[in-house]
Amino acid sequence: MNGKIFIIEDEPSIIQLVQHNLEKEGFLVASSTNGNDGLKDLKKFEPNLLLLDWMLPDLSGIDICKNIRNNSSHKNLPIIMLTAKGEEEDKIKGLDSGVDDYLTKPFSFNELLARIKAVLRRYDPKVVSNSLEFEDLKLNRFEKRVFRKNIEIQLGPTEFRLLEFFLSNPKRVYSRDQILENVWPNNINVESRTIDVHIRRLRKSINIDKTKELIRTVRSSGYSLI
Amino acid sequence: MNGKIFIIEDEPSIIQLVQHNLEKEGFLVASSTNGNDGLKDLKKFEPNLLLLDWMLPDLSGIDICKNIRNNSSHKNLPIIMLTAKGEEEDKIKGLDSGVDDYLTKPFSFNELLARIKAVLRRYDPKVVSNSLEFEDLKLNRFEKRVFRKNIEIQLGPTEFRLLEFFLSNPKRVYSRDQILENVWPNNINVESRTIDVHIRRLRKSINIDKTKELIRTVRSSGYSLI
DNA sequence: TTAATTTGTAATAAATCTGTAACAAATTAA
DNA sequence: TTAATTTGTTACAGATTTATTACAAATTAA
Repeated sequence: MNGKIFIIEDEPSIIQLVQHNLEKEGFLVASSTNGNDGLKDLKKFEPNLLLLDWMLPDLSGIDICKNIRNNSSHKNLPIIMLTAKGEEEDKIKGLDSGVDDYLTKPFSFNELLARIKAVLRRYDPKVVSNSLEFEDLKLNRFEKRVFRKNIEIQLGPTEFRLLEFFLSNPKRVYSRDQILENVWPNNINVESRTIDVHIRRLRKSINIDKTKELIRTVRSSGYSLI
Repeated sequence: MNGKIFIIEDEPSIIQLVQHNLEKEGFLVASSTNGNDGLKDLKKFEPNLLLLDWMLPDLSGIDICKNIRNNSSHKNLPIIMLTAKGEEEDKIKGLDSGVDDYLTKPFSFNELLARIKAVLRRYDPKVVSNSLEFEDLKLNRFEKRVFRKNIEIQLGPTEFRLLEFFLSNPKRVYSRDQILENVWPNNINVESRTIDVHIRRLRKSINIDKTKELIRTVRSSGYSLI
């Protein structure tokens, strides 16, 4: 796990507990004890998910939620709402709150973790798993290492991102345009033929001693991980 | 899913949210925030479905709807109307509006997706599913693979598109003109006899070891998938 | 700074696909 | 039956797409 989670919650004891356990799980965690600061810090932190308390000293959870959905650059940020029992559960359950899931206090950490993973899996599958595997190929995001048959392979940064992208959806064919969009930084223009060269480099690196070819060329369509 | 969806909606936040999620589902999405631009861009984009806001700054959704149904070359474009609560729901429900379905804001993305799929399944089934099957033949769009009796078959790009087209409507006979129009890129002119050659090539590829012929010749009419 | 690595592009080679023409075979009409 | 029409089959040249290589510019590390 290598996602970033932001917590807005006014009870320090809850923050402590949750933060500590999430960090043990490999998440990067930041938090705020009130809504206004939270909204500010959120933007800097760029989390993959927000844990949001329903009752805060300044803004209500629902206000923050609306604010995020409407104004900020985090329109699609997954949000899990934390509520005390009886706190208008029904309203939150409603589809219109813009919340992805909610949890009633007191909750167990494992319960929370399960919800977090479920939501992230839906939104942002790559965040949930730190290690991507396909056949005898292994890629570790944390450590930025790649192995084939347990033998470590050295890749350049672009080759690494390219392989990471293919591993996020093995077997699916991607056009050069799709590859460009997902692997290269935004607003950068490179010749579409350049991809061929990077594919060649990646192939050369991952096909060690007589292992089979893992990248398939699909003429007039693109490439896929077998 | 690989259809194209066009959105005409004046609230950028809704466009963002919907577009992002639809793209994650595999749709190609374009949008416009007003009616007049929308009508123009629509023609270039050639979508498989239109999401249309009921209240727009310039034209009303109903105007756009009428315009599409009467004047344009997209007479049969499926349309899903988005309305705010209370916005003359009854009028929209009426059959005469020319809308295929409608959704009241606020709505959840999953609800929207379900409606989209339902409408597309009705209109344009091939857009909705990645995998087309007929008897012992299987074609996967994402992976660009074809199997007969679970044995993979290699096809050239044109043969693949040709088979994809036949699979979208098995048993239906298509004339050479129809095949040309649907399988070849627009504005390309090829001899109609060329199709015979491609049919021959496709037949050769998919009829592996004594499996039965799957492409039927209908003399003076065209071809069909049995 | 210098050295090493990485990156994008262009050029050329190799592989594969495409459209057409020509003739054969099958079917229909006269 | 023969002639006319339609489809099947083949081969091939040209077109398109991808692979590979080399190199200079850019970036990063030492």
